[in-house]
Amino acid sequence: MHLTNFHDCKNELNEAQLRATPARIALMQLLEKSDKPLDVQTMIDFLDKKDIKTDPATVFRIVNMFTEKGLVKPIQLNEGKFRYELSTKAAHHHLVCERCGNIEDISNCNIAALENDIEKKKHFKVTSHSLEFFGVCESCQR
Amino acid sequence: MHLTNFHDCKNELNEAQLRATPARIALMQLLEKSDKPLDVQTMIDFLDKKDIKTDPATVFRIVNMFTEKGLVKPIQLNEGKFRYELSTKAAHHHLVCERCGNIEDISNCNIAALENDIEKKKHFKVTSHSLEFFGVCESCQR
DNA sequence: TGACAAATGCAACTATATTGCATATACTAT
DNA sequence: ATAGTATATGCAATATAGTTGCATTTGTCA
Repeated sequence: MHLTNFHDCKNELNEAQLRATPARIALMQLLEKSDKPLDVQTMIDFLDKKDIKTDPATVFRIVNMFTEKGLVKPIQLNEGKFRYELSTKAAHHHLVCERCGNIEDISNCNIAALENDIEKKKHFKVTSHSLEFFGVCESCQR
Repeated sequence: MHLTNFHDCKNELNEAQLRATPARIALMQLLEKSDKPLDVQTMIDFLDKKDIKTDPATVFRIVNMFTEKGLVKPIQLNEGKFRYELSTKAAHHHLVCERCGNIEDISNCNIAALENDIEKKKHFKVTSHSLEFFGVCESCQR
């Protein structure tokens, strides 16, 4: 499902029992378009550019609410802050360039076997995993 | 190599071109003993208990210096803060209990194949990866 | 359209982390 | 053993990320 238009985002929010406010709708659209997890500052800048008046406290509350309702997943990439990505996006991982800081999503992970192993051997109920690769991206190698 | 004694830790520090101060030696020992990555507050509490006078700024500087010299690796487990573990420890991953917050190290990971794949397909030079499993630990399931 | 629960804006506050600078200390050479 | 020097520390101020209380505004639904 694509949420890049206004009404899809409103529906998505209503289904999560959240009121469809301008800031929330715009942030859902932004997250849907984005090919990488976004931090709060990026969201604030985006709302400013769209002339949607807002406040950092509100944006922090929005991402927390989105997380609580399962709309997004928080993630930390050793930057000292959280990033958020839509949880509807297919399972994927991240390539984090240690030089330029760029983040790229990659998919087709197959660690289900590893998860099974852990559940059996460790009696730990795995609900999710987070896999990041750190290194140097193609353009930074030149 | 075991660094649980004073002189081993001193050597380890000197080899990294760092002066062996009481706080640094004690923290190396603590990290060596620990079976999970530690946050700065835990380090401060430890130094307090050992009557090693210190200051948060100093401990933050120590872990940054340790990171810079490659003695430790920083890691974030979606807690909003950094943890640190000795980089000499064998490659391993973490089981993070979402209920009690407990963290367990696990080893025997085999994602080298996945890394190779990424290097070939994405032309991304992988230097390290971080793999965490989130879920519910054995005792919290009861 | 009006009532009401939910969301926002603002300000104050907390936690985590960094920085400048004067003082103290570990290391080196003697 | 000691003095000299670069390094590390302590303290205070500051920065950044995130939270909370409360009065006001707004989205939703009857």
